[in-house]
Amino acid sequence: MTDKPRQLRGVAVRDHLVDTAARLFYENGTHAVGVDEVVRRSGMAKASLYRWFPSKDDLILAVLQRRDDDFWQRWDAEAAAHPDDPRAELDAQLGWIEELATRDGYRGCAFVNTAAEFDPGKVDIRGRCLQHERELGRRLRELTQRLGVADSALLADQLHIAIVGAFAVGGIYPSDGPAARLRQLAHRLMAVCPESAAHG
Amino acid sequence: MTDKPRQLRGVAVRDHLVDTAARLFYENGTHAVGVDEVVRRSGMAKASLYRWFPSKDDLILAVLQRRDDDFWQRWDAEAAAHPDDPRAELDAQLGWIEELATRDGYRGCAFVNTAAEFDPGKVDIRGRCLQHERELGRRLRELTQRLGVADSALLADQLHIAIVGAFAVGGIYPSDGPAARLRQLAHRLMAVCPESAAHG
DNA sequence: CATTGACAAGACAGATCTGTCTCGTTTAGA
DNA sequence: TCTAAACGAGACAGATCTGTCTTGTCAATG
Repeated sequence: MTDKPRQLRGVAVRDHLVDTAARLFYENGTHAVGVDEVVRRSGMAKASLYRWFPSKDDLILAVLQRRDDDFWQRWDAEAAAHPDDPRAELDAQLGWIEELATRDGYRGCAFVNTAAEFDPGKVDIRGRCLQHERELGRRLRELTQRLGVADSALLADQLHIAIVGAFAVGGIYPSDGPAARLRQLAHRLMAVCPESAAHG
Repeated sequence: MTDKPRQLRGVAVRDHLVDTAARLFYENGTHAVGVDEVVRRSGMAKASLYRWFPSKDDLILAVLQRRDDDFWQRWDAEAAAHPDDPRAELDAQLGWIEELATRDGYRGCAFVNTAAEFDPGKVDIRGRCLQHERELGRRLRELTQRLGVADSALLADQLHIAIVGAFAVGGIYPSDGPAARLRQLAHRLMAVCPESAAHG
């Protein structure tokens, strides 16, 4: 998929480098993959990598940005499919998340994994991971508010824990594992969370 | 705490190296810490490290073993404090787990973090992390069975997701964050989980 | 067509990593 | 007390890492 194409120019080189690095970093760990391997596997030149990224850290940040974009693009697609039914949207969001977390070869949330590889002094990289997490919290709060439940902020936090937990256990267990219970978990949470407003 | 003592002999050297490595690996990431830094911070000699551990991977495995022992020692202590009250025991377990996950400087589950740093080819290290996770699942199933709920295996899986999720979000958020909702999450799960057997 | 800038390929430097080895010194036990 | 093993300190080798630089080629544009 991200193998060497004919001859790339301009920002296509950058995109291809980010694609290759994203896969390698995710599968092997950020520190375990050197820039030489990114260069070799992408078929690009080392000078091209350093033309687009001043340092490896900048490449890592670009990879996180790419993963962020992909994640929320998928999220927005599900949201658009259920414009006026927050309960159906939440179910759909949890559906693809559970499917992702239980997929073979899944290795956990890239942001949690990347944050774990860097000490707190790396504020740019760890801050970028925290930003993704805060955005997930923000979207969950917005969604639970639209659900009309009484304590939407509490439910949002609990769903947050559940989603990140499914990612984490899905990244460790080979294929089976508790991550397949994510949707059932959310349903149970909502079952004891009566709606405070009228329900159509 | 793990600073240089006077002069250690025998297995005390090994223990001190594991202590130092556990802290450094956890705070900075396994790959970000070289054996030279473990040697320097521990005050031990490099030859001593390689006398007790054939390679850095063996040191990593010993660190995981140490963390496993500490974790289940704490678990067993709480279990012993509530010998005949599984509901109180579960509450106590979730209590110290939530306190740990929301503690300042917490950086997530060491097993999840370590597994993320190694590709699937490292079966010994990743397998050791999976072993900890399976043991958590086993203990949760045993505990929910004693609770007497109808679908104890399902509840155990859901608690598993919640605990690992609290660890993961606690490792990313600075201090506030959704991890403080772990116990409330579990209480909600159990509220819709009526006991199937008689209840004293 | 000619020019210019981006590209692939890879040598190179300096730092850092893992792992081995040497060399005194210290400690435990005969 | 004497000896042998374990220890701290650190040099050393070979591999690997990040980042720079050179060289020749190719593609887009005037």
